[in-house]
Amino acid sequence: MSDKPTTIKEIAKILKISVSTVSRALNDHSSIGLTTKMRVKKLAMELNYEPNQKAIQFLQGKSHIIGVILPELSESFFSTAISGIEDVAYKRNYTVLLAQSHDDADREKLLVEKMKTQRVDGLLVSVSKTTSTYEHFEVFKKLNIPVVFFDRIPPIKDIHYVASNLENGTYEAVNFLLKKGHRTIGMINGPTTLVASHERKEGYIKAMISNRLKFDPSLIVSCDLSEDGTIDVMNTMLNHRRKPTAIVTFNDYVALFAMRYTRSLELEGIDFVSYANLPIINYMDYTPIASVEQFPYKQGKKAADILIDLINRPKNETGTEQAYFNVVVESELIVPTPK
Amino acid sequence: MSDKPTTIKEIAKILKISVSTVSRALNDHSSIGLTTKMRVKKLAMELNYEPNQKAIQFLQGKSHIIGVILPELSESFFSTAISGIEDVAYKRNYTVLLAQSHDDADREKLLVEKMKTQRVDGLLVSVSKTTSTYEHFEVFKKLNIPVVFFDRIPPIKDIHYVASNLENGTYEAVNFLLKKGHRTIGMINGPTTLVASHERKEGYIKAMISNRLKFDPSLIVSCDLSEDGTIDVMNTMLNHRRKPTAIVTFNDYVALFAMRYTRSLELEGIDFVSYANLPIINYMDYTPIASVEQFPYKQGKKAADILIDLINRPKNETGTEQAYFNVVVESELIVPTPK
DNA sequence: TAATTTTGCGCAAACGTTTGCTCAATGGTT
DNA sequence: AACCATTGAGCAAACGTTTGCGCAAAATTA
Repeated sequence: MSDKPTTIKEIAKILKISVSTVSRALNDHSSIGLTTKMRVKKLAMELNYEPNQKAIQFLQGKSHIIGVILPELSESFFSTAISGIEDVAYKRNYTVLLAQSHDDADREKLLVEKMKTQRVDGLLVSVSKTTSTYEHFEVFKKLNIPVVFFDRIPPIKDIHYVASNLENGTYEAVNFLLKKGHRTIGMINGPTTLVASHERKEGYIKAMISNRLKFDPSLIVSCDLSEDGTIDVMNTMLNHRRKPTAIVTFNDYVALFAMRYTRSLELEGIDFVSYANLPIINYMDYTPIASVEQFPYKQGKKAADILIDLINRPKNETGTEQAYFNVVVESELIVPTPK
Repeated sequence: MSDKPTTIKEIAKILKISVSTVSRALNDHSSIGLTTKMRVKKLAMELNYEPNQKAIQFLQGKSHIIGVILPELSESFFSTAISGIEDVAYKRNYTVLLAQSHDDADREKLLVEKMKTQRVDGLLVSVSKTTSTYEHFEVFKKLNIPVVFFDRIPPIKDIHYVASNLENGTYEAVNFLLKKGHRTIGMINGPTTLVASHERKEGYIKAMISNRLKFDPSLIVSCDLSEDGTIDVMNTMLNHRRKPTAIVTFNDYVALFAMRYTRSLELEGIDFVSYANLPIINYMDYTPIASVEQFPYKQGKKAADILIDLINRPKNETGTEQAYFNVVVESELIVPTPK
């Protein structure tokens, strides 16, 4: 039927009124009479009129699109986070342009370029593991396009970000194990370069101290998070003069490796606590007895909200100091209630 | 520094030439002299000129954005598929507007609306489980925006789609079990309403027949795919007069439930074959001995390629019959090589 | 040298919508 | 009767870019 979509012009012509009147009528402008409004709206309906967004975007310089760059959707943290982002975007009438860096810094850089040429209204980024320079984000500042980082945030100043703090959750985790009677608690931590490793360690220490226990640094070992690496550090743990009766692992994968290994040695009775990464964990035979939750959905939501706020904030008066949003989502220990 | 982005006009003014010359120079049009081209490009560089995509999109009526609506990113099938989609889009200079229906038909309908108002150049859809009407996709036909369905395709005529055929893979799976010496092979199938269930059954039957074995329909049971449902049908299986020595399950979750149940009964020696859904399966203690792979990445890739081809096909001459792409990606049995 | 082709560039329209300004007609107030 | 405020609607510019057409100057041919 209709080859080309209806335009405002056609409506104007049919009704023998001007385009501006039609435009105002459709937008419920106060200076248009009720009868005219009705006539316009009725015809618009009949002709299946849809405003040409491309024209509007062009005119107003807004796309109502936010770009999202993250490492890997197959990591459940991110696929959950994107749901939070998407839901907020949806509610606030934005749409989500998605791209994965696959933890490749070069690809990330290209994606940032693409987002720029698409002229997204704002950008949400969780940086790739291999990213070490951050100049490619500078352009956005010049273009006055806000960028909000989440979860994996770059170690630089003057950025907006939302991230989780694992100290709290880890504190609760260790505390929980202590309350359960454990006195020798091991921790399989990640590479010391990661902020996340540091936070875990701090939480651990804090818990020990607040329980008036001595902190034994040799009970915290770092690990490359591979299966072989996990087995190595498990051996270290198990041969420790104080063999741990409970272990906090860096993530669910490590927990799985470690638990499998202890079972293969027919060791029983070591309690594991991990960090929530894998949804599948609920379906498994052997699982950690508790998990530190990082609330990816909430993080995504928060980050998107901040970004859209930034997009819509009143034009920053020149001279005024820019304020940066730095939001920390606290982690929390979740102990499954046995059914 | 630069408050507003540089435009082609400014370049023209500075160089005292017309905007059309600048435009053509930047696009390497043949009718512009080399020296002029160089001058323009040099200045464009210096001024950090970026073409205003919104203007171009508006002018050409193309957004170079494809919409993708799928049920759940946290299902690994989809998060893998989107990678395929994204990679193709990336290569062919499109970007991906993403939205999840969360298997809610109403939400899906709204998302389709949104994609329409955003005027995507094309739409890729895997329909939600609860979707039962399909009129909301009709609008796109009128707007001449191509729609390609993938994996979960609606049971209607005259659509483009990419889907996998599980018959082949199932045939191979059953054949594999027969070659291993099994003679009584059970199948935990899904609801009979699903096309996928039908394909599995056909593959099963085909394998039996081609091995000159009698097909016993009572060895195929359908299941609601929940854990309780799985246990129910497992009981049926195990009490069958011919107790199966191998079982083909509808998906990895069902396989996990079933395997856990047999272990709880301290039954040994039943071989399981499943369909590849869960990446985590590789990390587990007890896994199916083989898997039917559905190649989500490939499916996503193919679907995106078809969509973009459709977007760029020459205008369909009126009167010419429309051709529909119906692509089937064959499934395949993967037997892990033990290390 | 005159006629013709090629080369290089400018003019202006077009895309669909919004919006500041203008202006006529109406109604109400002195 | 003269004046002012209000209401309702139109004119035209603007957003940045592409592109068909036209036209002059330069290069080629006869």
